[in-house]
Amino acid sequence: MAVSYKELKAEILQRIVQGDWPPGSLLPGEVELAERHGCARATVNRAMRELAEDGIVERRRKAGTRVRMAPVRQARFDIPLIRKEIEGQGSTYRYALLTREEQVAPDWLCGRLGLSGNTPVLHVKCMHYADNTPYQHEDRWIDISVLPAARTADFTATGPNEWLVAAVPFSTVEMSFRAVQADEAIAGHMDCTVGAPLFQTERSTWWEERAITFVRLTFREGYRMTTRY
Amino acid sequence: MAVSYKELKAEILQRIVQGDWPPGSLLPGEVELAERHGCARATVNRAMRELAEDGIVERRRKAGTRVRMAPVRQARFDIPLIRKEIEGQGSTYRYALLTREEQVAPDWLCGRLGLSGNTPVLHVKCMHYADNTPYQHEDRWIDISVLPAARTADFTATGPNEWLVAAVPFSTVEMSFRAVQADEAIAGHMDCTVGAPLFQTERSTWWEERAITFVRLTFREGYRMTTRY
DNA sequence: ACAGCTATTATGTCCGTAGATAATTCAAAA
DNA sequence: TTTTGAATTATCTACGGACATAATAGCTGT
Repeated sequence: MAVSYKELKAEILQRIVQGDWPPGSLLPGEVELAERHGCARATVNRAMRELAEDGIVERRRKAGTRVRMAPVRQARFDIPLIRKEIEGQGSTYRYALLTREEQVAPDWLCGRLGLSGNTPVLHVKCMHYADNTPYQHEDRWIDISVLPAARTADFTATGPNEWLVAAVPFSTVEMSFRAVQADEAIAGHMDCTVGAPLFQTERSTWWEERAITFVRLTFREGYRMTTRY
Repeated sequence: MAVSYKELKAEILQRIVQGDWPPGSLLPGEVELAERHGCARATVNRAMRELAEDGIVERRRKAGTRVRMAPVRQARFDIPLIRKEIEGQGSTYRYALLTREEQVAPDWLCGRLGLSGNTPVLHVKCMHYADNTPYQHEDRWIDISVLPAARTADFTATGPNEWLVAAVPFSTVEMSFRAVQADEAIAGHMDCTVGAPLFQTERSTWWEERAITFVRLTFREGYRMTTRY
């Protein structure tokens, strides 16, 4: 009669997908479920809380727990360190710094990150290779006023990505994906034809309301970013 | 002295990012932390569990809790119903069915989903428009042996996506993103030039080890998929 | 040296109780 | 009619105790 929170969670999910509790319907209260299954209310609570985290149900105090109308299906995926990703495929990783310069943040960057004008930034471009074939082009901007340490960091041996991951935390990230056409500069670095379709991600990172860095990663032709959950 | 699990979680995170507990280091045990903060072990447990879920620390029985070496930075984002996404932008959504046929699963699909040969599938192609301009092309395959209801479902008015989301749960999802070049067929539907770079996602879905559906979504030129977390 | 067993230990789960918190409802007051 | 203010109620969080589970560490006999 007594159930674990996992069993309970599975059972409730089961009944939801079977249609016993259709989308939008109100589930029994915690006390009732606890009695019915002969377990503590804390156990029911945990099962329900996880179902809510998974986006299956929606909970509101006093109002009770309802099955979500349109189950929010969320994808989760890890952002791997590029070096690990390449080594994980059994290839040899190589890194190369292309350019590095300090300058004033251009307008579009200020807009993206919410910077005021005249912010000094470090602009770094570099390449990541797998078995000496181009794998990823990294175009990064770091706010020096927030991260003065970046000025003295040496990016000739390891990329800014590795340095940042180790040195800096973040609170908010905005990430976007899209397809672009290789322009002449990128085509040169990536060893592909001009006009080739390339997968590109952009990531803006903040720590406590302050913008830290913006990075645009362009992947080799044919790259596929995959996640399982 | 006594703290809530949220305060505790914040405090531990604070110390980790400050460097008090560097990556790889062993954190104090639950009992010790509980005593030190004057709270119950269950409270510490919840704080630590959530930190583990967030990918900040790694927990193993007997071995204790360690700060992750390479903090697994996870991106999470919602998979929106295409209709909601379009309507959310203030545009008018329109759907159109292109083709619909039952056939035997081709080899590549069997491979992708782990199907045995000769599995009957429903193959549906359709388009989603925003303000009557092409927005997304959907190419979907549904295993009829698992979902016989799909056979009788009517996809002339609403897309298979909406039907599936409402009718079917899933346990495992594999998702991938990439950039492709528009071929002639797609270019016609998407109203773009042949060779244009298009963003494409592929999604395979399983429920309890059984493959349900595979879908390839191709977005309009210039589409950007964005998430914030 | 090595394989296998046992004791130890840190996390995982659960119980029963209790008070806090938030949101809804409904009635009284302006 | 509208606003204000309880009373109600379901979830949220916490406590301390208990047992379960898994994995390490160390011991033991071969």
